[in-house]
Amino acid sequence: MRHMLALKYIDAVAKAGSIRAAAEILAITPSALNRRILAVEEELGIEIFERHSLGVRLNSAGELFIQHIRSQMADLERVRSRIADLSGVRLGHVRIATTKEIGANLLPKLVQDYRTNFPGVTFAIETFARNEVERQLHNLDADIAIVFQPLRLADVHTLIHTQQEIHCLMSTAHPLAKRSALRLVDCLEYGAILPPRGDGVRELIEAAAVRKGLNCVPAVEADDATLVKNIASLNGGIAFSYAHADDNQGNGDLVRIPLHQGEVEPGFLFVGQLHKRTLPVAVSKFVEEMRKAIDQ
Amino acid sequence: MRHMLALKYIDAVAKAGSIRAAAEILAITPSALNRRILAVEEELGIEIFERHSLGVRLNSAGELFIQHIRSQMADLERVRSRIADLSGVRLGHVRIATTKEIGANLLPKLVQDYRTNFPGVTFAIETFARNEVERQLHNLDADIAIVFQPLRLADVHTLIHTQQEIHCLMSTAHPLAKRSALRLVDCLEYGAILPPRGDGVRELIEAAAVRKGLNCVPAVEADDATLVKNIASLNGGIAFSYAHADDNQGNGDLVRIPLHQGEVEPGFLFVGQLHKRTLPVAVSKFVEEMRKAIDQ
DNA sequence: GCTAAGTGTTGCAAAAAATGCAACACGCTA
DNA sequence: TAGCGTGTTGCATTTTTTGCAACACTTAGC
Repeated sequence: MRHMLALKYIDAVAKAGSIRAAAEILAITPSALNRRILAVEEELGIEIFERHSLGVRLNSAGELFIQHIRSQMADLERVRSRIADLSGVRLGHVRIATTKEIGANLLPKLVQDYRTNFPGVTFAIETFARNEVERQLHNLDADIAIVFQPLRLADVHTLIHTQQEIHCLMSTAHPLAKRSALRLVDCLEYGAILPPRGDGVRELIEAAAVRKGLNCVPAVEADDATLVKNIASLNGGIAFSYAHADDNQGNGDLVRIPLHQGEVEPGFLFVGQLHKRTLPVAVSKFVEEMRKAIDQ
Repeated sequence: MRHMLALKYIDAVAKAGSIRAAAEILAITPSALNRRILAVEEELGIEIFERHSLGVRLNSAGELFIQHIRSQMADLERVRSRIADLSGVRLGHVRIATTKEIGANLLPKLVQDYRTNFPGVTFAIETFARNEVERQLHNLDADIAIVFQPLRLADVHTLIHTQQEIHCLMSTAHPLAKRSALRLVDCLEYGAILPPRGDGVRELIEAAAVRKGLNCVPAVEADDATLVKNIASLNGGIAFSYAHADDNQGNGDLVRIPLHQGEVEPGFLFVGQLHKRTLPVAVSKFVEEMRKAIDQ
């Protein structure tokens, strides 16, 4: 490491106890080595070696300075080792910009699974209104964006584009709980628990209801995922969520049933990055794992 | 600090978020600055900055490296501050080679007094046989040597050369305790507490006894200073010590009385250093303080 | 006391590294 | 599309580092 050459030289002289002996080891001339030491002593404004006929010896200032040198060398090795880890997958930081619904329903499980395998990787997940998400990429404040509508900005490159079916979530005691697939008309009849207008799931359900001529009035309108699940498990109605949403909340009172094919159009999940940017290893790996999980 | 220039450059770029802006601040060309960054990145084997049209930004590796840089810069400032303290008296280390008797009897009080004023100064006191003490100077393992015989080696320079009278130490209840000065014959009659043969004080007492035709047989022969004092305070006899020996042991049962002028020849204390060696500031100051204490 | 061998240090020339100048490449905005 | 801001590169110049040869000092042996 050229930038630490002077420090490396001083360490070698301290160890050898002689400028000439150290110069042999370092394969440079004693003259050059002596000058480097004199230069650092001049920078520090004090001598760090006592000169004797049989060699040199660190003085008190030199003892302090050598500690600093060795500490810096050790710290640099540690940093280099951690930097090498970044080139692998063991260490890293993943910054995600997404919408509230995805943040609440889809990401927790994915992130948890990933961190089980790579505990050295940290995540920052920030939620925004849909039209703000891509701007985070542009501003370099996020590594990837995850949304339900197609990515629009010209400098955003799509990494993942996949369907997301809508599933029903209800109490095991619900009359429809034993069916293998449901119809939207039945769900609305027994009372639907829907997220607020503007939510992707709400839009898909409403579009299907219009298409089928059904009156889509929610029995309960709730945003918070935990609240939604608690209401459903108390047999308060049928909630809707994405096929890959997190349902590992230790909630054994809930059952998940798909709608019949074609009942509700699926949503599309998009994952994107800033065009031409090379993603850190950990981010790339996370995207890869996300794709696998979603493809199952 | 030239030897940390590359690190200083990287810190400036990270702060400015732009190579050109940082070059302005550093008063060098963007070209030179860019090359220094590229050089360090090559040394590390990984990029530490992401390049964008609006400037640069640290990547994960860069975040790790900048922490290292800032930590080392802070540490260097700390070390420089401590080095500056060495040029004053506040900080330092004093290495003393001496004999056992001086180590036990003379130095504790001197060192304690000095450290009361300069608590940042540390001491290493090592005791040797008389003929080994000066070799420690020669080997650079001690800053000063303190002995009772003249310094002999050609490369040892005498710093202090002073007489050390012998005083008597006894219980306040001793029959001779009220006298202002004592005679050796009386001391021997009441029982003398002497150190082992070979000790400087023992030799001076025995020489005087021979000169006066007195039979010098110790009532008690003891080496340990604390033991000697305890025996004396229990009225077990009269002990002898140097005028400047440490008697601040909270021992109010003891009184110190000088011998009559000429009763016992005084000892001579010598303090020396290696010829032509510049002593660290703290060592010089300690010698100065020692001289003052002894001259009183 | 002198010589040889070992040490650190210095004058000066040569080599290497750092820097500046000018231009290029790229992205963004009006 | 042109202009502006950014980072980067070829090449010349400057600065720093290094090597060569000699000097200065100390120590040990004769």
